[in-house]
Amino acid sequence: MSTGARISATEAALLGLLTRGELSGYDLQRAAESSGGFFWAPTKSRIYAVLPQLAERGFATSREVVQSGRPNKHLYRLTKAGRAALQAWLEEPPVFEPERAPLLLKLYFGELLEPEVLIEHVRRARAEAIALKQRLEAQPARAQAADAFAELTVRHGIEWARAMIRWTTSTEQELVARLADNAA
Amino acid sequence: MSTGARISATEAALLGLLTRGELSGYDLQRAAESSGGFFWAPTKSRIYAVLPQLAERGFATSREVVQSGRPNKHLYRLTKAGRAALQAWLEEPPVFEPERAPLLLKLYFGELLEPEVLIEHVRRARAEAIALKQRLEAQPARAQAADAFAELTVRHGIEWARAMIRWTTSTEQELVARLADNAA
DNA sequence: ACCACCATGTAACAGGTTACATGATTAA
DNA sequence: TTAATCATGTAACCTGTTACATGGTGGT
Repeated sequence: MSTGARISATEAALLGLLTRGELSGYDLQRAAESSGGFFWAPTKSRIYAVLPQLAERGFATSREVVQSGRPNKHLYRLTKAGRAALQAWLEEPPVFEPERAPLLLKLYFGELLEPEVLIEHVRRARAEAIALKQRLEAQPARAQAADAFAELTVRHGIEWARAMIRWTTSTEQELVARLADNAA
Repeated sequence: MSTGARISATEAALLGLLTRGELSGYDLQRAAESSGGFFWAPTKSRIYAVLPQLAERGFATSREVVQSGRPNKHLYRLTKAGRAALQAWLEEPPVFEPERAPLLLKLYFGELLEPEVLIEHVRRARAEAIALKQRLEAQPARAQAADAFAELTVRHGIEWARAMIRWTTSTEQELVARLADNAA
């Protein structure tokens, strides 16, 4: 009867993936990378650190699978307590926070920087946003058929990329215009 | 002649603010909160932890101002080495990373959640995005006149909020439609 | 012959939050 | 008299990254 044990987002992500079956740390890392990788990607070492803690707290059970020629595998399975903790996390209203990107900080202190360097930063961001958008738009069928919710997160990525492209485009123009003005 | 001492984004933000003059930890916190607060906001305790480190590393000097009736003030001033470290940080190409919002994780595991709860999460995010957009749009004159670079970061916030509004709107519609389908 | 995949982890460090602790001044 | 402002910090904790360490299997 553990009433209210809070879990972190990373823990929730792992427990969430465990609803799909018994998985090892290795499996979990790959699952996180491939499926939701673009919006949540815990590192290997974090995963291996967190899993035993989840087991200790009763949110998952682990069993060791003996193997030959490679380290034994630890398979984790979600418990009822784990499922409840996950549920509680999912129901918590998520915190809303605007972005904190280093690029914004550099731009904010733009007067300390040579305009060309700043423009280069913005151009780079724009190029990466375009690449991201194309990558996300290039995988429609799989996500749509298999999992409608995953598709919604992909759309978020696309909208985000679109916003970045718009903003970087107009920002670049403004900076270039300013540069020309100063030269004149 | 410290050639290449790397600094973190928070350190860069503080050094950047120090280019405007001699400031105390208290001043810096308020400056961070008010001016760039929506895209970078270190906590008080972090600031007070970082400042002495900056002084130790030679990036700032500090002098104590004796006061009566309240703790003595420590005023920090940027050094040449600090200015150089800041410059190096500003010139580093910033890392590009798509957002990692807890909302996306909750949505990704949407099938584990009652649709109404999920819809409520999305609605809430939408409301907050609308509020943010209005807040940012409501301060045109000050930013534009005083600091064109600050204005560009504000525009980023507006574009971001706009993207969030679009995405939450369509997502909400989709979830509601799905809910209706299941009921039928 | 070489590389990717499977499979685990540890150690050191970096970055950041929350709560605690103190206390005078000044304006409403 | 109540709250905000000024002004500092410590302690405990949580989260996360990077680098190190090992080594067989299976495909090209």
